[in-house]
Amino acid sequence: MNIGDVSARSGLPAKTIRYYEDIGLIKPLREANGYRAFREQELHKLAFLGRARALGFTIEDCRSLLALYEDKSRASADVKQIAQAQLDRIEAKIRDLEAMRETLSHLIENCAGDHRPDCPILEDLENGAHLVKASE
Amino acid sequence: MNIGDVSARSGLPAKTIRYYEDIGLIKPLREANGYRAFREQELHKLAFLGRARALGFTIEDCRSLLALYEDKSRASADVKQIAQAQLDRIEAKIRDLEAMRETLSHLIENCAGDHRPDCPILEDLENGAHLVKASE
DNA sequence: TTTAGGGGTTCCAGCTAGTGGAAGGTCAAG
DNA sequence: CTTGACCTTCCACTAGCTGGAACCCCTAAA
Repeated sequence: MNIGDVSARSGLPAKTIRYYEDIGLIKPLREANGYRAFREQELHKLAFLGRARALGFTIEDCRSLLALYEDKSRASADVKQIAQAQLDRIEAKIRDLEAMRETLSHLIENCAGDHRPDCPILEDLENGAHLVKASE
Repeated sequence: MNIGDVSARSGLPAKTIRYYEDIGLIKPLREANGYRAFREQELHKLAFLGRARALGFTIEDCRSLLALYEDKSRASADVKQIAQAQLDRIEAKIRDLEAMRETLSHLIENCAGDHRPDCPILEDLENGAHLVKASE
């Protein structure tokens, strides 16, 4: 299998696949002409990676997960721990974004959005500016 | 005011302040010894930037917002449009993260997390791998 | 006077996770 | 033989900083 086939079948761009080889996530063989020769094994791993990345795991998480995936005697607790850490990060991020959403949507609601210069959005940003600490 | 004072009063790291000067967001004067000489004006702008960045605006958004902030004849509609675009981005991101959270939390719930190798999390990632398209 | 410390300065490199593009080799079809 | 679709490597770039090296400046204490 050439990289184009693997790309089509895994859904990952060829560039990304080359990059994953670069950083050692996969190790495809080479044909005599220098082309990468992928086995089902690598295709499998790439799809695994695509799914894990879609769930927001970092590349380093993926490296660990892939190692556990290959290790048939792994403990599920190891996997669960990585997944739980990722879930925690996701939940923290959601909370951050929700706070931003609240602030922004209130500001937007209160902005006339017309030709006049009065704007509660800028006023709020400026308020940030007024929170500047006094020099002591 | 030296950079250390401005950093303390705005809450932004000195490195970040230098970076903001680098990319043209602020233009502090210079003292004879080469030190940056900040006026209240720049302190104000930096706090404005800190607030805007905390709300997730990109640097380029900040550049536009700062220009509008300085332009006393601006139309609030211009500001509102930038803020609305940002709100849309935030909401899209929240939706993405919530989908990830759902998937991950179900997987984690169903994983024993013990010494045994059976793990629904890896199975799901592997399922991604089974979604690989057949070569036609 | 020297020295120590705590400022400040510039510049270069690196982080994440790729993406874009140039320059060139390979292969099958017409 | 040429065209066009592949493939290769390598370098540069993205956002928004952050870390570190090497060096300058200023004050105060020994």
